[in-house]
Amino acid sequence: MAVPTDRRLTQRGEERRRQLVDYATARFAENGFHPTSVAEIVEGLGVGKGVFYWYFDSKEELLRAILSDAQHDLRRTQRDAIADAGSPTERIERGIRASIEWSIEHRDYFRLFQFAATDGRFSSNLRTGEQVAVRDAARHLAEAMAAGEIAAGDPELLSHAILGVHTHLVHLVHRGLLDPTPAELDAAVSFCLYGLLGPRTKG
Amino acid sequence: MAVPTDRRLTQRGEERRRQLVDYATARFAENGFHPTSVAEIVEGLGVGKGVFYWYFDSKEELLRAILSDAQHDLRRTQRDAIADAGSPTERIERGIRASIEWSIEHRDYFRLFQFAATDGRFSSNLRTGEQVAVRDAARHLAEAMAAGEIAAGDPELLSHAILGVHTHLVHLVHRGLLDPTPAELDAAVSFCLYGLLGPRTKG
DNA sequence: AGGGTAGTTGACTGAGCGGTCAAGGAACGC
DNA sequence: GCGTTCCTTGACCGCTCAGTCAACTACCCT
Repeated sequence: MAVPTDRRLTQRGEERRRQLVDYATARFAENGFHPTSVAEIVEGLGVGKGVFYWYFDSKEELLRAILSDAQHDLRRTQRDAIADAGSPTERIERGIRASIEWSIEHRDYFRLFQFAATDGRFSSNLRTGEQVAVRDAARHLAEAMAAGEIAAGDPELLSHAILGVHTHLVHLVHRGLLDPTPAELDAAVSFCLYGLLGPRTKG
Repeated sequence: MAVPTDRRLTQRGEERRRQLVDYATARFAENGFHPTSVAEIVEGLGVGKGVFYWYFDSKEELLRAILSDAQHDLRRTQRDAIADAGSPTERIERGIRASIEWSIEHRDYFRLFQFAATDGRFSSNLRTGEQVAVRDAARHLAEAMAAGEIAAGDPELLSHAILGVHTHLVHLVHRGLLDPTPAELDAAVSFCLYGLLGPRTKG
């Protein structure tokens, strides 16, 4: 009945699970979570329905697994991006760029994040990850403030503001309303950085 | 079968329709569009199922009507807010503030916008309204640029960036992670304005 | 009063849903 | 070859869903 969390999968099993996750990710992102049925997923892969329930307890659990995978992937990408940055400000800028690029590349994940944020059944799964990322960014902002690189302010609030810009612009790119050219990305990053910079006596 | 678009409603009819719209808005926002059934709506109001289909062709059409109402309300609020502003920059600032305040006040509408943006069946309904609002804001930005009040840049891109900040911060307020105090709003508006201001030789 | 229209009822339909399960096949260690 | 575990099948279950409709009531106009 319940799928044990520690089930040992053979290679065949791993591959099948991957297929399910990948195909479901694409369908959920394209057609929406609720409108996509389990029947549609297994039929799309040409397998029996029991296969689905061999690997997952429910459709909900599958989405949670997808979201978790995506969050870990994003986080790893961010960590790698800021690893060899010198100053706090540089870490912030690289973090912003890496997040935007990842979100553009992983369109399906991004859409699922957007959906999950609107559904009480899944939004809690996002919060932890978002909180970690925001706290992280806020730490860099606080350092930059201490170093006098940017204006003083609430680091978490500003992190969220940046996240808002990032999210919305990626949305535009996915909708085809914005070409993700270096110039456009620079403009977005610049908006954020000058927003952080705040009032200055000299620039 | 189909509800005529020009059906004459008596006062009683208008009130019933209002009840349906209001109750459905609350349920859709709270529980999600797909998980909320027509049965749940009519039972919540203590009426028969036929009532629903007397006023609306489908659950989808009802959501579309709600979204349309909400967009018109927001737009009216924005227009009123910037009516008596002197400079382009002041119009921008008042527009931002009015949008944030409206979104905080109309939590249900805001959540439905968020959901609709993730669902291909409804996102087209939002686009027109968003485009109008963005074009409008972009016009003020262009004027401000021409007047030398802010740095040159792509007005539409910057409008979207502001919209992104607005959206994300309102989200935070609704999640209880941010108190919408004047100071917090000022910080958000300031982030946007300095982002717009961009590089300056003097401030 | 009476006739028309606006509004209402709730049982009903047919389809589709998420999820189950007994049975059977494939891979692997022995 | 044989037993065990891993995996797969697809008919099936109970239920809920969006949407229908014939019969009915409330209201308004004359």
